[in-house]
Amino acid sequence: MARPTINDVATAAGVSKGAVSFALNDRPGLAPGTRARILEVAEQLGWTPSPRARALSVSKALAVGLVVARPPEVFRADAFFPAFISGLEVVLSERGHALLLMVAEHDDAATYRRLAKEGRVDGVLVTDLQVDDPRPALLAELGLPAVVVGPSVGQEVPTLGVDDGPGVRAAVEHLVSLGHRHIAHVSGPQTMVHGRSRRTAWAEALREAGLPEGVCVEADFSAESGAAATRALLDLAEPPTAIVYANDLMAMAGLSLAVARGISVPGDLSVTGYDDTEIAAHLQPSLTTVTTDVVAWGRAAATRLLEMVDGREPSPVDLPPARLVVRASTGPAPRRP
Amino acid sequence: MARPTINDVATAAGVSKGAVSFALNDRPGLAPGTRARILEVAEQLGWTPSPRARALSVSKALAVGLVVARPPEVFRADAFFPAFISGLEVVLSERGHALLLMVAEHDDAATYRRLAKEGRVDGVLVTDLQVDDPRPALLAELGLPAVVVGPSVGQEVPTLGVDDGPGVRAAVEHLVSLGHRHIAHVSGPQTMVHGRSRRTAWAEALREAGLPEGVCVEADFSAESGAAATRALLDLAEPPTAIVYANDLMAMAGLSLAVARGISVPGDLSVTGYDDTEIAAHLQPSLTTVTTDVVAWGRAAATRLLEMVDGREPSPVDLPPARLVVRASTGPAPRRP
DNA sequence: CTCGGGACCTAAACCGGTTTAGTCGTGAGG
DNA sequence: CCTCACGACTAAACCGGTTTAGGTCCCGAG
Repeated sequence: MARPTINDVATAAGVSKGAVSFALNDRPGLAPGTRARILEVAEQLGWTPSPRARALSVSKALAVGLVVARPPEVFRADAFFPAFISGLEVVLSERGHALLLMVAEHDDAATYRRLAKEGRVDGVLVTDLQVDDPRPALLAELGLPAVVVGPSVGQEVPTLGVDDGPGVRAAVEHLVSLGHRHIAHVSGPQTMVHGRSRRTAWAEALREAGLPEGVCVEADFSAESGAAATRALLDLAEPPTAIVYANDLMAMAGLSLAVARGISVPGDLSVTGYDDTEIAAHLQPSLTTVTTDVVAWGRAAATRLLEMVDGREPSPVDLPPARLVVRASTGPAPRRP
Repeated sequence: MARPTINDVATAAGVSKGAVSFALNDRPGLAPGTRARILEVAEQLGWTPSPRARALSVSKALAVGLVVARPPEVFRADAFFPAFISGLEVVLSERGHALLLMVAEHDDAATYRRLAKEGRVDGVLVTDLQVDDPRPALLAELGLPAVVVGPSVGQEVPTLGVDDGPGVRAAVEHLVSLGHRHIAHVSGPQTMVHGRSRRTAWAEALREAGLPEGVCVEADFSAESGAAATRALLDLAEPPTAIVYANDLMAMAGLSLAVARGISVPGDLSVTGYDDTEIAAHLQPSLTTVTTDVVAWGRAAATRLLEMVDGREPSPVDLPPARLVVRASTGPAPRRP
């Protein structure tokens, strides 16, 4: 038997389909008895409105989009998306919205344009914001509600997310308290907001601790680049005694490289990561890193986006801050000869 | 200015909207000149048909669903999905289909039911097939086209994917050629098809090599469980000289555990993984593992699903087989005292 | 000259909802 | 007693496409 339509319900309940629609969306103008009867019939027939038809008539897509603007290799390695998506889904599905996922390799402007033009989504989530990213302006121009996900530092664009500064700062302070004075940083691309904010936090924390400016090598969040950056740091005339990495993947690659060179971690070198990947706790030595509740973050982002789509007041979000998890990859600074 | 509709195009071209529809879907019955004129006007107005309206009238969703049936923690750690999704997207987007992602924690039957009932998707991709998985039957009952993604071993249900057997077998053969005779396996859950197929391949390869039955410890693909399984193996009276892990995550955890115990890898113990995670190549020692072209896999799955949705003949798929990547975590078997 | 039959195109129904305009009956107010 | 307002509901338009059932017009054959 085919899915029942609103007409079937109307006929069965002996009313017009308008009445059924009224009952469903509980709008005023129906006698309580009638409303109850309609709902009962609907229940009994197992009818739920077709999102397709509804989407057409209310001119909404009942879906939001997430454009992954990373090249597949990077997307692949990242611990962020799966957890984030889990969080999104919780909120979206209970509100009857679907999550559309798109992967845009390069020229993602076209993807956003198409999304808006085809009307497949009511709003989008923007991740991996670049410095001077053209997308917020583009989306504003397209009139597509958007929530920019990420740290909120130094952006004109309002963003939603967990600031990574405190986590990175905590890592530096932790190292300082262990006696480290040469704390280097392997950063993400400085073209990306979260690459820049982590670097800034590291630099500031050093300054606050009264230490001289540290060495920073820019990498791109990949294992490969993390290893290369570490190599550069270890080859310095005066190598650092601690390295703060902008993510776990680079930290793990760096840690392995150091070990391969016969450098003891944390005996000779301390390292910290960012993300708290599942494997981080099981490495040898286990990785000191920064953890955030990404699932909660996803929930908050979805909630906010739906509010924007419905034109409601944005409710304040309260996300637990990033937190340093101290493990075995950090230890007292070695005595310098 | 609002999006132009088919009516605007029809008026501008001086024809009926039916004609515009004919031109768009190039159906016969239009004079070549008229067709060209209509398309030109459409082009000029920047009109593309609304997927919403089209979905309603052709009774199709123009979208396919991917239900991630893993608990978030597992989803999070997996290297498979991002690459797979990238592959799907390539095919789907060029065919005008969207990818709907849903996360189902436990009773995913409800999710599939809802998906089918609401008509939000024309078909679904089923991953992480369990042994005696109820989903294929459920989907058949719901009449929802589905492509089951995974190794095709011993299943009545037709599946699409790269067999993991050859990769695992290659790993065992590689170890055998290095002189290993005690090759253990840390498997995935035996309730899952790919947990079982990898284990079977391992066992068969041992038999083919004329070796006695090996020890297998069942784990669940998580780092935690991989470490625990490794601990159990190392505590045996006669520990193995090599361990074949069912995925990289467990292999990495196991490798780290061994190193922490002062066991040399690959001196005393060789280990292999499966997945070729990005970090695998950068560990110390780097991990010998099995790699598959997951992106191609995604493309093939999407292609097949769209064929099913359109009721066309399934075209044969030809995926590159899984391939062993030999790195530094495997070496000659140690001489037994 | 008439009739049959394509070729080409239009009008209208349809998909399944939402929403607006309007109808009907009833009770209160004048 | 008549009107008016209001509550409860229905009919119909509408969202933007696709598709089917005609309706012209022109041509060639009988």
